[in-house]
Amino acid sequence: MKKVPQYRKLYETLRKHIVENIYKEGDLLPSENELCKLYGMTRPTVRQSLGALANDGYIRKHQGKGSIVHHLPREIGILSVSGTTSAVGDRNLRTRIITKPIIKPWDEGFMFPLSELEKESGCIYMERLRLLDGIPIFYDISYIANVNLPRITSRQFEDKSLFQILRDNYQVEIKGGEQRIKAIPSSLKIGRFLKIKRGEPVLHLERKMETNVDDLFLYSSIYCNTEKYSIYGTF
Amino acid sequence: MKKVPQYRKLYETLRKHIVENIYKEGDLLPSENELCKLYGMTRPTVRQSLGALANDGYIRKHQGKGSIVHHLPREIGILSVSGTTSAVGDRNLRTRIITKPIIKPWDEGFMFPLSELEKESGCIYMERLRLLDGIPIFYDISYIANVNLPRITSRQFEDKSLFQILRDNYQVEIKGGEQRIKAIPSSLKIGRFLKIKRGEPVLHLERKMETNVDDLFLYSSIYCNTEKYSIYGTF
DNA sequence: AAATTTAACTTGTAAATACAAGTTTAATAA
DNA sequence: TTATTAAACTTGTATTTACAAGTTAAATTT
Repeated sequence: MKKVPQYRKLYETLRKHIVENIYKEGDLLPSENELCKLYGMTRPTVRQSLGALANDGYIRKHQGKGSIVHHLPREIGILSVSGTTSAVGDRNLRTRIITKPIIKPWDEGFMFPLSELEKESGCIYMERLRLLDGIPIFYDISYIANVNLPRITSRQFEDKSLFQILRDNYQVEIKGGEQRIKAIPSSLKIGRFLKIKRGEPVLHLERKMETNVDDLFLYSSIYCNTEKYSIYGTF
Repeated sequence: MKKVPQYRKLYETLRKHIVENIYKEGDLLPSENELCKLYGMTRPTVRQSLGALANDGYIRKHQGKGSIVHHLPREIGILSVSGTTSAVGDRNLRTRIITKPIIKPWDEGFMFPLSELEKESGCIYMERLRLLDGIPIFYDISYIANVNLPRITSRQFEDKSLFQILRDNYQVEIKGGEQRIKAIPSSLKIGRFLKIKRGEPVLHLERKMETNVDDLFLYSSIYCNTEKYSIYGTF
């Protein structure tokens, strides 16, 4: 078992309290010194937790005042890595597999430059469709370099986040990444999946995600129907 | 004059070195202890600088290895607040005013909920077009609550960032914000400004930005032609 | 009563120190 | 030579202490 640092525990605790509406929007969190006493840690440690919460948009800090709970996004929080599912809240998000994970060579002219190691190992490819309240929202094509992920193609991906499987079975954690965003006209194929007409605007995200495993990156190309829902993010 | 903290100075120094390619992509920064000696500060302070740089996507940190310079985005970094202009690098970004700042009441059904104070004071409204190498990329509609910003409507906005004017003349700093992103079909009006056909996909951003001044928010509705350039961001 | 000052909070910055944990390199042993 | 071990790095986590700076509310003065 991996040891979870103290500041991370407090982060998770407070985050849980916020998303479960125990601390409501606009509420003042206990002061840093109070949190120190409550959880038996020192102020720098508490500050590390609060800093992370502020960074992730859960709170806002005000010098001399305190930390105020920020309102929860009602929209789909795909811009942040952590907890796509939880960010959608109590809505019904389901995942449907279009193409089960298969191993194949990388596409010519892949959207991101690849290392030699990645090129040699080939890629694990899968297509998924994610539906919110029955409406198809994301058409998601994932690419992972085929390194150190034994038997991944035989796993069940229904209703489970790819991130979750990588975390639970391979101890892979997403650390950060980069992305490009465009508005493009829907192709026939994409339109079929997202139930929209050809030529209608679709949001296209190209993402490269870094992990705690060196040289292991996740790539995904996401087509998003933003007719009804927006993509939401804080900064 | 406001005092700039030490960690901020080191942040700016290193950031400058990175964007000026003195530290190149993939380079290892001096170790934390070396930076301590070089700049005469302690490790927590140095770490605060590096943490901010990592957070802003300039470096990546690796335990046991060091801090590695991350490649610079070639795309347009509008997703991050700081330095839209600088993020574009050496390209020619120009701003053209479509509607000079005027004071008017808020639109009915404004994209974000407004406080009573904001509603009463009315809003400063302006429209701008931003061109990259002569090609119109952003059509930007800005809204600011009309509080404590004397004579702002008479200022020159050509070739100057709105953020810069607020910072230089009113000591207003952007602290963070939230945004929604959509892909929408271009209207006739937007198409005229962005030189694209009606119905072509456009990226639409609705942003609310928080400042160091309480109750002062900036709002903007940005229409973006992503045909040639993508919007880029790290997370 | 109203304005001002003071005190008691809050978060922000910074130092000095210690040990844990991951990475690399050099020394050692098989 | 090859494999292993140990040492010397690196960043990560955590404590303790101190003062600066912004905010609020109570006490004081006018």
